[in-house]
Amino acid sequence: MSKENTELKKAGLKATLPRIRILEALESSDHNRHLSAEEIYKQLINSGEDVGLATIYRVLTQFESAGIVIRHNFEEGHAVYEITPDDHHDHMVCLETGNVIEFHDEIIEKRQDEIAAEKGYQIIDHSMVLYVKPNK
Amino acid sequence: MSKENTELKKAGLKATLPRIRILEALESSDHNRHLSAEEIYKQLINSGEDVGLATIYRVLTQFESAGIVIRHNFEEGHAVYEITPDDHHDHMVCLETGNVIEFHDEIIEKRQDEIAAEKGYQIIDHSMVLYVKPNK
DNA sequence: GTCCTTGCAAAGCTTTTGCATCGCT
DNA sequence: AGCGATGCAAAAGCTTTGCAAGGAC
Repeated sequence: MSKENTELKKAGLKATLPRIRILEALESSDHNRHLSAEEIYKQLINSGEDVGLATIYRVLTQFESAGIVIRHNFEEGHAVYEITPDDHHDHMVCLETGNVIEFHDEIIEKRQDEIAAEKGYQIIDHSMVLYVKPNK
Repeated sequence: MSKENTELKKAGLKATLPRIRILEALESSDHNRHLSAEEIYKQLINSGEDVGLATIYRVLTQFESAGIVIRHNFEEGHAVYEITPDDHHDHMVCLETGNVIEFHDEIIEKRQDEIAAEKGYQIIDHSMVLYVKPNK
């Protein structure tokens, strides 16, 4: 039984072909880890799969509920998805090279919790992106 | 000459009625300073203004280019706009009520600079949004 | 066999655009 | 008067949904 198959079962989802293919597409894109529904769709069609765009959206929504993927709403006009990383991290984007540096900082994480608590809230999720340039 | 009128001229925009009304709507919403195009539209219609939704969108886009407003893409399915604040702050969005709470924290700001510096970068801009729920 | 899943098409929503008219300067 | 701005309606782009057919267990 494949790795994808197991992952789906674990999430309580039937291991159907479209789901396996979508999971594979997301896992194999090591370099550009953030894919849109449209990108996944085109990739599968080009691979000869017979799949509908609606299915991609439905499956991605299920994956998100199951915690398999994370959905990002960058300012691009469409959502992108990435396999949920094992370790939480935030992103630093270099405005000159486009490089994405991942980082994790406990001081900030802790402070965020404190700030939310001060206002009477608890954090469900957060997004933090630093836009940077190299030091000369 | 009104304050809004001056602000528009300074941005190189003709001081038309719709623009003035939109600016007023944004400035007068002290409490919930983050308005969507639709909210501004309804507000103006209810005030008896004869305005089109398309105009709201066009004007907001112009305002953003002129630096008069900042556009935020929170995870709500629509963009919200706020008058460009004099002082920097970040946002906390309540997932239950849609409320937006502003906050500013020096510890986090300082830490962000340090993290960027550690990697050999300097921060040009950043976005941080905490998605929260009320504590029971 | 049963129930979940899929593909297709149509609908929904937010946002943008074409165009004739209107209004600021 | 001139030219940008507006309102309306239609279109565009992303995403969701209804439904009948197909597939997993």
